Amino acid sequence: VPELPEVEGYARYLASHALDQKIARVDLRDERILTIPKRRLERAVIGRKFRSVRRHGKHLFASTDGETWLHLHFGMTGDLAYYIDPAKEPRFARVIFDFENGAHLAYEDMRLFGYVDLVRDPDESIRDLGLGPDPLDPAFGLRAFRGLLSRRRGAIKSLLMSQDVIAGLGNLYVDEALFRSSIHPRRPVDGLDAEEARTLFSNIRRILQDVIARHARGADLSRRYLVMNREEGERCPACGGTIKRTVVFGRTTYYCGRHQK
DNA sequence: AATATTGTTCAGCA
DNA sequence: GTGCTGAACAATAT
Repeated sequence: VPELPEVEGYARYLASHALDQKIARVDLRDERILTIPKRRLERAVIGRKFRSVRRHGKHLFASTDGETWLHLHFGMTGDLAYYIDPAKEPRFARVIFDFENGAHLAYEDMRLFGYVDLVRDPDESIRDLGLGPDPLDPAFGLRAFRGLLSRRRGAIKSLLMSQDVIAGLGNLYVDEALFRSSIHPRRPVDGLDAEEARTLFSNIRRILQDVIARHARGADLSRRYLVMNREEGERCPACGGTIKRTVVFGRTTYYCGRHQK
């Protein structure tokens, strides 16, 4: 599931493969993926080139040499593929940008929960979407994180999942951060002490950066990650306790019944 | 054939 | 009104 680290991977992938090549045509395979009319997408990209890439949370923006940015959200099953040989086309390609040089950039999304959009300006779009700060933004520090936690009362997992509070964490990495921080997903936010808030903040960053780095190397995640042990009854890779399963904020949640308090 | 998944929207409660 | 939780919904492979 594309959360912040995966979308960061897509952003780097697009930046290293698909920039500065003239787009000859747009091959739209399923209109349902568009938030805008087909004609507008074509007008915005045909004859132009992608120039730069930005990411905020789970959202990706690619500038064109025109007035607009391509805006991608990946839902649950979204991905990008750059290829020359048409046989490499992903099975669930929804939009394919055909470059003049014969290469292709496909946006694929089996379950269609993502979307392909156009915006005038990423910052304006981030505001319109109501997104909170990106946890890897260098300007986002412990102070700002503590500010997000203050005057809140719900379950910590619900808060971290809310994109309008902090943008980019999803079900898996929220569970991971709480696991690493020994915090139970249902703990009320106002019950966390200063030390726990600090630990949680640094673990969120550490986990996201580690996953990004491992993805970049094509490496697997550590077996010590909860993500690798998401099954009820499994042994906790940290303390040997038992992994429990429950539902928080409408999402399947795994945690260690022994060390997450 | 039930299940899993995300983000959005709505209903309900304190 | 605000903040929060839970349910329903979209789509589709397994």
